[in-house]
Amino acid sequence: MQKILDLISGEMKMAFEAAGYDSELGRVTLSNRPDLCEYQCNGAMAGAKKYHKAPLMIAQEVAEKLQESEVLSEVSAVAPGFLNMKVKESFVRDYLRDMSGAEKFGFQTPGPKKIIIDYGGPNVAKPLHVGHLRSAIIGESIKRICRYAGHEVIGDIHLGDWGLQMGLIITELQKRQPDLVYFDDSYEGEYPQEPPFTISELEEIYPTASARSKEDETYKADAMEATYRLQSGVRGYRALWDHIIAVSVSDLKKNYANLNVEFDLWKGESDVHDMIPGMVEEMKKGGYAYESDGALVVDVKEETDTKEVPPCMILKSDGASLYNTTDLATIMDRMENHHPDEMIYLTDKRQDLYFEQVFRCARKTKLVNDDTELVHIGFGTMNGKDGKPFKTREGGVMRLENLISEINEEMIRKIQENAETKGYEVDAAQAQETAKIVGLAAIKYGDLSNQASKDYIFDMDRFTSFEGDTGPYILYTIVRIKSILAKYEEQSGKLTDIVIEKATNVSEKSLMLELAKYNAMMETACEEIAPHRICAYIYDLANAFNHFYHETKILTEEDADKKAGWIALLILTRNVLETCIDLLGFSAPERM
RNA sequence: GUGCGCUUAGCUCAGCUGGAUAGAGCGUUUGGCUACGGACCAAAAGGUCGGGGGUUCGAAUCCUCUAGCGCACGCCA
Repeated sequence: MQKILDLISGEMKMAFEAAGYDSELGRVTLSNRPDLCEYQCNGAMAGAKKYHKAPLMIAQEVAEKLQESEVLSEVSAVAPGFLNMKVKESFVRDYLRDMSGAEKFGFQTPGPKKIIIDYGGPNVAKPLHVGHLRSAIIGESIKRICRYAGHEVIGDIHLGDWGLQMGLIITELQKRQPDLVYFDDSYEGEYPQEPPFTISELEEIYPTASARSKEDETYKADAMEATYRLQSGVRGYRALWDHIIAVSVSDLKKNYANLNVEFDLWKGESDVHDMIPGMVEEMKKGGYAYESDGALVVDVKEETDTKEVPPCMILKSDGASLYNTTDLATIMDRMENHHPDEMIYLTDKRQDLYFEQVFRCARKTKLVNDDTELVHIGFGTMNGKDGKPFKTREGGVMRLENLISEINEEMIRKIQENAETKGYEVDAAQAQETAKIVGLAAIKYGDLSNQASKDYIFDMDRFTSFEGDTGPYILYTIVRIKSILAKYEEQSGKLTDIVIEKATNVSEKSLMLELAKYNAMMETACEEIAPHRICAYIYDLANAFNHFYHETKILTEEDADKKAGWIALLILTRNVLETCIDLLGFSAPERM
């Protein structure tokens, strides 16, 4: 379906041409003076110079050509040369009828491309903390948006499962339980199925080991030795590592499921370990990699650079691989196994330069095709109310689980409070379930409604509020619509075979025009990979609906066709809202 | 030092790619409850868009200089 702005622009362009002017001047935009008109065109002013004519005269000539339009009503030329217009009710009605019947409400998908999106990025054996929240939330939404846009999308969690951290855990484990068979090099039998630790033990072991390694040189040396032994494939170490991964991954899956986040691939750094020597060899042979200060690097600076871009390091001076190495090998792996057209990485924006280096290196060394798109989306920091990185009251790093349960408690409190003031009973289990859904919406909407690249302030009170620009407000609107639809059905009305009618008042038309913006908004959101565009839209749409609702008694309307038309409008509104929140990664309850 | 980003109402943020009177939410003030769900709605007050200069009919938006803050700049990830 064409965008409504394009249809209106089409009318305007014809008029410009009919009046003897360049049709390109006829581009129509939304009005920024809603008190005067619904749409405007500023082409007359832009064309004044070219045609040596007063802009107002041009505007008047064009306006005259539009008096018989099927689309526009009230076209007027206003000083200094604005063309103001409204659209006909019948035009909007037809547009929304088409929209209701069209797949994806008439949004024309730009796809398909094959895209791999790399987000989440947790480390095994470490609990998720608030730092992982944005990557998960934004990444999940972007994945869904790209999929909606018709692309084939693979989400990869890209686990941190290989470096020194693994050696640290193994070392600490050996100190605590030296008698485990895994540490007996002469052992040749099967290793136990059961892991020798639980997830909570694991989560405690790592920080302990990490702290000790910073104080104790020999401890650190042990950990490095353990890392080396693991990476060279010592049986017992590998078996232990398998346990660590298994225990950790099952816990991660649970946690991400709570966030409504799902990955298609659970690949990690370890998966590409065996590819590294070959890749490095190729880079040397190709003449790209050379030795500098003992390390192996690839130059990635370009003529056009305005800044210094340091070389991309492939191997450390001790010959060990580093993050760059595994990232490059991962790119190679993905190209070989999935042949993506595009790879999108979601990390903290502080890694901007780093990814610039890696991408250039991948391109230069031909790991990717010339037309393979490599995109880094860097997001800002989640800060506390003091504007500094989010911490617990004690000043530590807040675990994701704790953050979520705090939100949930707040939600349960609000639900119960509301029930009390309204004087009805809430089922405790029901309240729990609802709180979980609404709480997740609060967190996600609070995050996604900001531009991803900016830092933002996590304000529990604000995000969990049911008023204003919040997730709960959006859900409330959806629930309200559902409630009305359910009542209509009870009154024996059917929700099928009804169609949208012409608007009969201003708030109804506003709602309709807001709905009509859908495909243009979605196009922008997809192009810019910008979930916050969707948030802004559904907030406007929810407001438009609530205005309409406030002025219109729907269920008591006596004119059955009129009532059915409104119901059809509500159905479309609900469908659009629910589609949008699904792209944001949350859902609405039946009641709240 | 070099580069990148940010700066819009008391607070938190938008601003549709250069248009009319810069918009929301929260907070403040005021009005509306026999509730199709008031977790709502309506209205008011509140801004020299960090500052200077430029481009043009027209700038929060483009260019330039500048201030403040944040971040990044080969053996961390």
